[in-house]
Amino acid sequence: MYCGTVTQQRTVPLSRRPLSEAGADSLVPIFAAFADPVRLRLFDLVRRAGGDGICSCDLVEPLDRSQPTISHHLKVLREAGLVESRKEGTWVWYSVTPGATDAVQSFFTK
Amino acid sequence: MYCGTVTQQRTVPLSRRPLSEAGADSLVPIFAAFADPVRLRLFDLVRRAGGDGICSCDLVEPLDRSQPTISHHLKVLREAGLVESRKEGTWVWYSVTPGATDAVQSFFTK
DNA sequence: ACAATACATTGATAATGGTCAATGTATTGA
DNA sequence: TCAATACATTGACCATTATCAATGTATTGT
Repeated sequence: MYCGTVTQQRTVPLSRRPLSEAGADSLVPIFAAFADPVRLRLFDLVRRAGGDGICSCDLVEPLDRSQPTISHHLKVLREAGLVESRKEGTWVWYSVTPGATDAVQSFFTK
Repeated sequence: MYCGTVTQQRTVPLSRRPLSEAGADSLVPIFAAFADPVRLRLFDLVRRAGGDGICSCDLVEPLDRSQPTISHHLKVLREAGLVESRKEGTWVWYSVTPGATDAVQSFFTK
């Protein structure tokens, strides 16, 4: 299936200018957030939960880590801008930040 | 522009089963390799060089790091399967491993 | 007010990682 | 053979990080 107009370019076009130091520095926290198996699976679980999100209390058991450890990893994901948290009574609901991975994805496709 | 047949699904369909521990462990080295500004820019420089690759000697100056440091980072990228090296006389040419980032990209789109 | 629950923070420990000087190993050219 | 170049490896140092026990802070239900 073909649906665009193409003149002449590489399959994966690269942007003209090399990745700057600042550009790299902005991507590193996101890659670093994903560079841990617990956080990778945490993000996956949150992503699967969809719009309403998932309660923090349901993330401890499936990952077989202590509550403080999960709390720490969720903080890293939050500070990297990958997930958002919403407090509801005693519980905290986590959901994926919309467009959170756009920057990383465009690093691979631009 | 619209060019596919869609019945009913999310914009970005998720695979059915949660990310396993093994699945996460296989992705972590790749994310970890990108979780450093020097390696990110190294990979970008190698990627821009195209098919023939780029000589290691041309990677030290633009990144403002010592030769051993660059050598170390190239090793990390190599062991993560992101770049390949080809020796030619005194020089070593680095190029991007074909399909190197497929696994990471599908983590975001599946 | 009190006990129980959910979550965050602190402090400590062990492991990992980025960096460079020094050194080692090929390879090239004279 | 010798000097120069390109690259890798070693060893050391310092910073960061993953983990958990203990503790702190809200919130809920009784």
